[in-house]
Amino acid sequence: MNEKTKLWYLQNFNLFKKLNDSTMNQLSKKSKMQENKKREIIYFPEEPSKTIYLLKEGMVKISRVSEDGRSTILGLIGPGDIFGESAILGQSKRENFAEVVEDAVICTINKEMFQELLTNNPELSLRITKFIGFRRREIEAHIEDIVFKDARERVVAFLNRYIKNFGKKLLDGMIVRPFLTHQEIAELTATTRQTVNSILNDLVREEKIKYTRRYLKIFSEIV
Amino acid sequence: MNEKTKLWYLQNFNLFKKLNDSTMNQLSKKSKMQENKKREIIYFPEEPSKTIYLLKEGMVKISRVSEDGRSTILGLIGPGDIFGESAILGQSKRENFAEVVEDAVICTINKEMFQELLTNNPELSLRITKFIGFRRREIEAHIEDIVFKDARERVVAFLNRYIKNFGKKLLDGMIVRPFLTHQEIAELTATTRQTVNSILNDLVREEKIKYTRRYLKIFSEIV
DNA sequence: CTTCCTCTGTCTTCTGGATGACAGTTTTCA
DNA sequence: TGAAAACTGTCATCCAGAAGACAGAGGAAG
Repeated sequence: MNEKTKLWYLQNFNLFKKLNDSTMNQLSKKSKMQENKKREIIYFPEEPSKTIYLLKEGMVKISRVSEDGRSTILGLIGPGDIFGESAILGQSKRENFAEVVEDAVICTINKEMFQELLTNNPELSLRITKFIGFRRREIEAHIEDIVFKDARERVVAFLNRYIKNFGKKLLDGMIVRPFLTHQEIAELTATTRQTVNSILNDLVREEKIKYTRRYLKIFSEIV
Repeated sequence: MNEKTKLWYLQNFNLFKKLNDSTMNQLSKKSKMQENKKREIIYFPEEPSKTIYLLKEGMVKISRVSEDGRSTILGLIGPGDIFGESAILGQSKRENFAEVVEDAVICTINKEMFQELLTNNPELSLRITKFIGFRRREIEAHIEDIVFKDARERVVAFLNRYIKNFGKKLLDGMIVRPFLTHQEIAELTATTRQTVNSILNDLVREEKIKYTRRYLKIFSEIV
């Protein structure tokens, strides 16, 4: 991939939009581009945290696995998001998995280089700080969901969030592709495959959503 | 002592230690001191986030309340910790409650002043960044607990953590005071008062802990 | 096209722990 | 010091949803 394309990609990141040219050039020089297929793992727990990732295309999930092999998804990363940012938050080893859910184009930057960039760019630094705060609030909201909501409410809340973040508007609602597997939705909402299946089909019967393995369509915000 | 606890202690003691005198003087000039009694609320949700708090003495809990009035505790703040730091993470309004659990002495700093201090003190800035990363990891671990562990495991994990963070060593185990109410433990571990009560009494019968309303004593790490 | 593997749909069984109720105990503070 | 408030202990009831099992459908890859 040539230098020009990389710069173009970078400019389209929310986080990097409207930064001055010199910063952008530095960033582009210091970063690398890579492509990853579905099911590839970007990083594993226990691996040293020395890289920050910027997702250009595709989707990545951040998850944890318990000793007995069950797994829970902490968050989904979409185009324009960064991940692995705990490397700059003093984490020396990764504690989570980052796995590609949909074929991805990823831009990687060494932690030290990124840090250097931050110290020289107060504007970028501020944005990253806010981004980290935003993530933190998302995680706290996730706890609130798990504690206060029942399985159906959690799945519904997830669908609404998912389609808002990743979907696009249609005349009669919104659509998002790809859709996730029931297992993945279960891991995102702290429930089981079977429960997700039955909730989803209830929603279809209530004519609130429509889905196949490829896409999800929501007619309006589900209550 | 495991990795997490050690880190915890380091954070506590090092956040402001060995900063140069001028920084410390600035800090002390710009901050105010206040005392708060048990059950007082330091901040409410929806309140503007314009202050950072530093707990000198006592204990504070950070919690969320659902629409129907149930509440969950996101974390406990002990002496040497800061809280309300989401003010510097771009949060304009508070989303949580901060309530005094044990009579507290609190040092408050205006967000802008704190920010100024940070820009002039890379060393302090780095420490805060790491502290925020540490908090983040704690919250993620909390999710893991809620999702993977059953009620007893969560309560036991909490007791171990609580006594490590706030207790002191004895010849035959560790002790911590004050102890929390069963209700509070329930909110910390996403369960109910009655369940906590029965788990605690099981642990007493198994001779793993001993407690009154004032203190908790653990004979060794509970499995 | 066909084989293989992953994902979905559904049913049945089972249990952890929520919930409510109430009596007894400890703490608070007027 | 005495009444009110807050907390603990226990029991009986109930159900959301986990867990297992298996047949059928869809998709990928040769």
